[in-house]
Amino acid sequence: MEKLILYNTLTRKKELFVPIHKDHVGMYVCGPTVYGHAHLGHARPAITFDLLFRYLLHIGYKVRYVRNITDVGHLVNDEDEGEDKVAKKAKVEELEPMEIVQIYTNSYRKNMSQLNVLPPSIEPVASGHIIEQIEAIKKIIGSGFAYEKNGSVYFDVEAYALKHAYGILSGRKIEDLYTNTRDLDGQSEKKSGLDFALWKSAQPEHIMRWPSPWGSGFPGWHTECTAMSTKYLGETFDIHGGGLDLLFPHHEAEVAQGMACFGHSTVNYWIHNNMITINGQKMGKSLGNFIQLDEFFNGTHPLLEKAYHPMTIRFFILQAHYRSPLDFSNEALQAAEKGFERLMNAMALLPGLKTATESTIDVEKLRNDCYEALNDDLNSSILIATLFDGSRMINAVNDGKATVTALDLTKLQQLFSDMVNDVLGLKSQDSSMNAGGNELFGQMVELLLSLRQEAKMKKDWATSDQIRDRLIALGFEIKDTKEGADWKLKN
RNA sequence: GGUCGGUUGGCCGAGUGGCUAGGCAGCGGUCUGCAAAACCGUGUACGGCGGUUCGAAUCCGCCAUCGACCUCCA
Repeated sequence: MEKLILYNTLTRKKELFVPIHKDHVGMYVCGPTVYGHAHLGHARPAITFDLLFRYLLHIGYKVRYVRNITDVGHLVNDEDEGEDKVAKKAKVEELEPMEIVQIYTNSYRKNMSQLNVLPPSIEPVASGHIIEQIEAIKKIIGSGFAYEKNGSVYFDVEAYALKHAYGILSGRKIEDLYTNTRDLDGQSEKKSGLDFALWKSAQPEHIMRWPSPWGSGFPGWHTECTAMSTKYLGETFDIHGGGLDLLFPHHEAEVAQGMACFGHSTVNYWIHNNMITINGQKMGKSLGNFIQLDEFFNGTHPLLEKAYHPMTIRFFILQAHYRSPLDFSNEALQAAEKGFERLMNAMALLPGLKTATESTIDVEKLRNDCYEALNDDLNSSILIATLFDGSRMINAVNDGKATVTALDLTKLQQLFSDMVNDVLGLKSQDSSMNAGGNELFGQMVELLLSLRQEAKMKKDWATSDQIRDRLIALGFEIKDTKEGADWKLKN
């Protein structure tokens, strides 16, 4: 088994990954709150942990990957008087909250599939685990770290901090938290501004409500992840992932809740992806500067110069290391698009390469470099650079400037298939036929191109150029190769 | 204000105490009837000022600058 090193936010160090159970990995990642379409920011954690999931599978682990859907309990901010995000959206769109949840869950899954993100092993929803959350809250109350007030239950951070370290994950000191939150605290029912809700009493008009020992209400946002992760992965599991923006308070609360429920920590490796920025600022719903994934795919957002294929988005994200911020721009995206094409072009040459009795290229070193990059905290950036080195080798063999043995070629093909398709999850962009999926349409274009070929044979350049230029004017891309002309629709 | 993290060539983006990251663009070339596409070649950059060192962009200090987080029923 490969020696995988991962950066653990908890220790702020790169650590050798050792799972609790040999050959098995349990991984939990915070999924979306489904009250709107997924945007570019959502793609980053999804792709980051998809890469981790894929690599763990590739090196032989059996992985149980749990990614939740938050459909209740995530409150909007102060300005909206703490409405539930889903409930608020439901009001705006005049739909049942569960219709909102369904619409955006479907949309999210569609986008993830377009990005070639593998579905997780289990995708639990918060509203489907109310009983588990109530049980968890009871345990926390039993351990003395929560209190009930007017039908709501709050986590008692002060009481907890007397026995455990509150803030170990996010690196916050509790004294600092006090000075920073005190003035926000009015005549709240909370004992302290640091306390967070485990269960909220519901107002009569609130639709999403469930009975509980403390009255009718709904769970707090942080509770679902503790309840669902430990339900499916056990009281202690290997990996918990999510965006860096969730580090505090969400994940810190999870650490405390887990400790309060079980008396020990529940997560061994905390892994966080960095944010995608737009003009240097975090892209997010709360800032209103986000671009939806669908808008990227069809090019409709005013900030976009053109439509971008899902694989371009995926490649763009994978070209940066997951712990670095990544800045969006049309220029960067188009560079990614070109680079990705270059990689795919080289890969397409592999099956047709001629073999020789000797290799002048070092496939073994290339292979080692790939694994070294992945093992070093999933350095997809280095991996991709290494694959570009491989592309140059492939092109050199294709041009007759280098040679490869049959055995090495098999290894090289395997390596590219493993790294590009399986681990990075990249696949060739659908070509020509995708323009409506109409076979007849494709045949008509082929017909025109064969007429052009005939004209070329007769050196009738006027006709052949006219066919080419008019097709280009209609939005086609025509590429002449040794085997004939290729075409596709420009996007 | 507090905590943490950035600042790399025209753009994106890795990495490192001394050895070419990579991609895109640009430039030059190969191929081609022309073009496009493709392929090949090409750039010695690391915010500023000090310090440590034989040697720093990489370590330390200060400064500048940018960003993330600092929670809900307020």
